[in-house]
Amino acid sequence: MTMTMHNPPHPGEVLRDLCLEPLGLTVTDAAAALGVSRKTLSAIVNGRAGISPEMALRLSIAFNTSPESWLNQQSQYDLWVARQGSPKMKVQKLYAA
Amino acid sequence: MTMTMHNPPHPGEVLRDLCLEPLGLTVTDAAAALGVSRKTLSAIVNGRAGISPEMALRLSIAFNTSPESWLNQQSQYDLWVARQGSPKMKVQKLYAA
DNA sequence: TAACCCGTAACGTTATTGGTTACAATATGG
DNA sequence: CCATATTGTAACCAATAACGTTACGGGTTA
Repeated sequence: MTMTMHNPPHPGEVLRDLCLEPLGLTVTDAAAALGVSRKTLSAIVNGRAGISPEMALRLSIAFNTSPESWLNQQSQYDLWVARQGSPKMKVQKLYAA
Repeated sequence: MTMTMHNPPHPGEVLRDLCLEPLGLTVTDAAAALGVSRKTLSAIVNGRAGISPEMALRLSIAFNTSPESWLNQQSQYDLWVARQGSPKMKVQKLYAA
């Protein structure tokens, strides 16, 4: 609400809103629990870094979720970004050949 | 039934078996149609490179598929690799806190 | 004031994606 | 048999991403 809404939300936004804030977790504490640096988690929750496969595993362990859910969110976001970035790519259809 | 988990196939394997071979497409021709270099496509179909979001878009256009299907396959593969690489990560559970 | 949290800049390392060019091996067709 | 096509791959390049440490300034709060 407060931030710019993207069509697919950045996974870091979901992480902050649905995981950190409900538990009253600080970025510093969550980073320590996840076993990553404070900078790394900060970049994620501020939308400047994506969820890597290994990070998805860490999140799944820490928050009792599925790693697939995090990577799927990331894929949706990446796909949205890719579509914005290259509105017209030169690709020939091959299924009618 | 299966104690031995089959590793998820590399998306490049699927690409070769389900897209290139059925249509009799060479790597050279498919690369040209996709608008990428021959090396790039060769690396993918030989399992030495992943499907990037932009490549998923190209494949979806060329083969009339969904880009999500390609990225989901890639996620499954990446997740499997990540699990193999780090069998035990130091991550603290936060959902019971 | 002191302690804490946060964002972020400034360095580094490592890995991946993508390109071009070039070469050798193996087809395949005339 | 020979010419061409196809393929994998190596050697270079650049850009980007993830992750780390260290350090700084701004904000909040006890």
